[in-house]
Amino acid sequence: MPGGRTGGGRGKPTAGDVAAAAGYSRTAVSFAFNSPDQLSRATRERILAVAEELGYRPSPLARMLRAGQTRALGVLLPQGLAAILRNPYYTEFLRGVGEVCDREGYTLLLTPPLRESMLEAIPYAAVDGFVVCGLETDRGEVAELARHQTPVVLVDGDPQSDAPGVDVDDRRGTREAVRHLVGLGHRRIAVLSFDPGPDAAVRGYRGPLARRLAGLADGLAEAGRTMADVELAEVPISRVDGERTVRRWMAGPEPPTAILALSDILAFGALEALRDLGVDVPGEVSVVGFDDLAEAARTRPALTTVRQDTEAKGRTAAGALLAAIRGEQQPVRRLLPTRLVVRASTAPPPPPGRRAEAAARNRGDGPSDEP
Amino acid sequence: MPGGRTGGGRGKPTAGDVAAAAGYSRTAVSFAFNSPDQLSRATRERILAVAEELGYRPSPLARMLRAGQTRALGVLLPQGLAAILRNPYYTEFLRGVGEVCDREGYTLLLTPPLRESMLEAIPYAAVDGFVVCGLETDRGEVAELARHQTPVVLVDGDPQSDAPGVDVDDRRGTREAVRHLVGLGHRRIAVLSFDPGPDAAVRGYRGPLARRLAGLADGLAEAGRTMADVELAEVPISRVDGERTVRRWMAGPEPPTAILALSDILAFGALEALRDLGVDVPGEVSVVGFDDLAEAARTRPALTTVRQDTEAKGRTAAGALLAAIRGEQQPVRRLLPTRLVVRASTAPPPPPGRRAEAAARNRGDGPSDEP
DNA sequence: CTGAAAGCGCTTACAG
DNA sequence: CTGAAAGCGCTTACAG
Repeated sequence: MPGGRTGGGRGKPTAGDVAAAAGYSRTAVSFAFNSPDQLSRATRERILAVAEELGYRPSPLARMLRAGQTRALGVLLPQGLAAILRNPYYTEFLRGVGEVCDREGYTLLLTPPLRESMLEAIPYAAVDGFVVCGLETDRGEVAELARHQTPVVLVDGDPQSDAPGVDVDDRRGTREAVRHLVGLGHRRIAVLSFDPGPDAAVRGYRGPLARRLAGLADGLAEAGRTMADVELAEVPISRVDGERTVRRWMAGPEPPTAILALSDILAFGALEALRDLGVDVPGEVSVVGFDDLAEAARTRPALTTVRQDTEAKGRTAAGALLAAIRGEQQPVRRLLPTRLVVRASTAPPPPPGRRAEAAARNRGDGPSDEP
Repeated sequence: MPGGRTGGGRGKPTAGDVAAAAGYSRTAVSFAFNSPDQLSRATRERILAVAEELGYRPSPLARMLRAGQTRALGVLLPQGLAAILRNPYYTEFLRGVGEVCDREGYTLLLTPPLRESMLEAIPYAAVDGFVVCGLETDRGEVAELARHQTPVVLVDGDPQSDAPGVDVDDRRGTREAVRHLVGLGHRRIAVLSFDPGPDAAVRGYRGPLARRLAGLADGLAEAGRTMADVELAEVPISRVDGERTVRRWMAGPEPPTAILALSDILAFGALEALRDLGVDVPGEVSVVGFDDLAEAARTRPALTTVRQDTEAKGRTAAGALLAAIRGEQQPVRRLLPTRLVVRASTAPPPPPGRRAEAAARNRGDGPSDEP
């Protein structure tokens, strides 16, 4: 490192350096910054001038250690930062958290997993508490988390956990979506589901996915059907994966008349595939999403989807965390509502004749977006 | 606060508490966590067990203070968190920063202004350095920033600053956009510009806006025209503001045949207004944006726009910051390229006859999106 | 109005 | 393999 870090010269100046240079004690330096009225004006100004000249700033770290608080809220994320910031769901969620931070004067620390583990990242985060997103692993982890004395609020977690948390009624929302489709007369429904966590095989589905799948089963049961009656694909949550899967379905022998996507992003991909294929939505195929991201109202046709107020979820979680930090203990589990928003992407299935015709036409490949 | 914080019992346990409970020194406790091979297996396991039982975790703050680093990158933002996270430009930018954080194992601290001031927020952020976004105020602030010993990289700043920074060639990009429009034959061009900072009146335009405006002037000059020949509106960067302004223009006596938006978000609003009004794009009116946000490729018609690689900007800024933190001093100013991406929203203006016709028709009001 | 001292919680040479 | 001691940089009673 160039310039070394010898005794009095290089390196960040400390309160001691300023005190020495100005001819006062470190106490005085501290007062100049924190309790101006403890000092004579002349003294304070002299100190501040010297501090300015030396480029001195009280170390935030030392201050925080002393104060016992950071005025930062942490968000423990289930994926890398780049992936999170590519996902509009998280952008909306973080916006809700951000509103609370803005109002309360907190900063926001985004903490991705360390060595694949969300929990390992904790010791590297200087925050007053964590909003923990989508921790879908063993309950043991949650319990461990709760025991460490840092306040936490769980979001999109496991329903059976006892830690304070915020979730939405995924199950009810999905059930309503299925009802809507069944009510319109659809019988060939395909479900665009998303990848469960890595250990789903061992532990079964968890969190929101488990609840959405339960809602799907509920809705089918009401119509006297089962999961065996629907085609279901599990793909990563991305536009292209939604698109690709729908293309495959539409090229198959018996394409669906309705597509239920368990995430709007997947639904956007579906819409794109159908448009490229020249399939009329909702005339030939209906599409339903989940989340009601901002874009859902702007697609053509506008997307019918299950609305959850993601921003409110973030706001609620951050609010609960702040309450916990302040010791206004209220370790509640909140369940925010969902509701089906019917827009323009759903309609009754086409009559059988027209359907066969369309299927034949759809053997070809649509053009891709860019030249 | 419930439960008080008496001597040995309540409150977060420290290494001392664990040492006492386990019957070892604090050194041993520290070794158990940081240098496992310094301890006999039995000792280490005993200590870890006690720590687990007490819910002890080494304090991140104390560790950071000791280590002299936080392994966190700060982003100093010009607006509140909620506003930032509503702006896709920042989402893309932060994604670039996030990629570097992911790769290097850093966390990301989002720091909004404190009491209206970006600089005031600095002492409350425990980070190893800052990416400073859109600091458009007095150069004095930048100089002050640079003097404090924290590494910084300026983004979207003032061109004349001497601090290390990353910017894009806004001027050239805008010039090309104007050229494109003029080349197509447009003479009635309206410019959707955005709000300058609060003190623009005193200090003149700064940063990217100044450069884009300069590029606009360049382009017009090439065609033998001046700023006086274009209609220009300054509005906040939001869809609705873009929409509203374009509606007003289209209802006027001589609506433009081309709209140049200095930000894609404004262009999206413009496109919405025109669709609602039943105005054909690009048949009747051409639209050009700036930024090339992801959505620009997905609008109908797809947006012609000046591309800047915002994600790369974030990546470059974070990379430069990291280099500065590591003392690989390279206080360079980088200028990333821009380039016009011609898509489907631009075409020659309609012949005069058709234009008058359209203008008459556009007196009415289009329907709004939601019922 | 100002200074010496303790302590926030940790880590790491250093000596045993 | 383990302990006593110093120090990261700050703030705040406490005494003058």
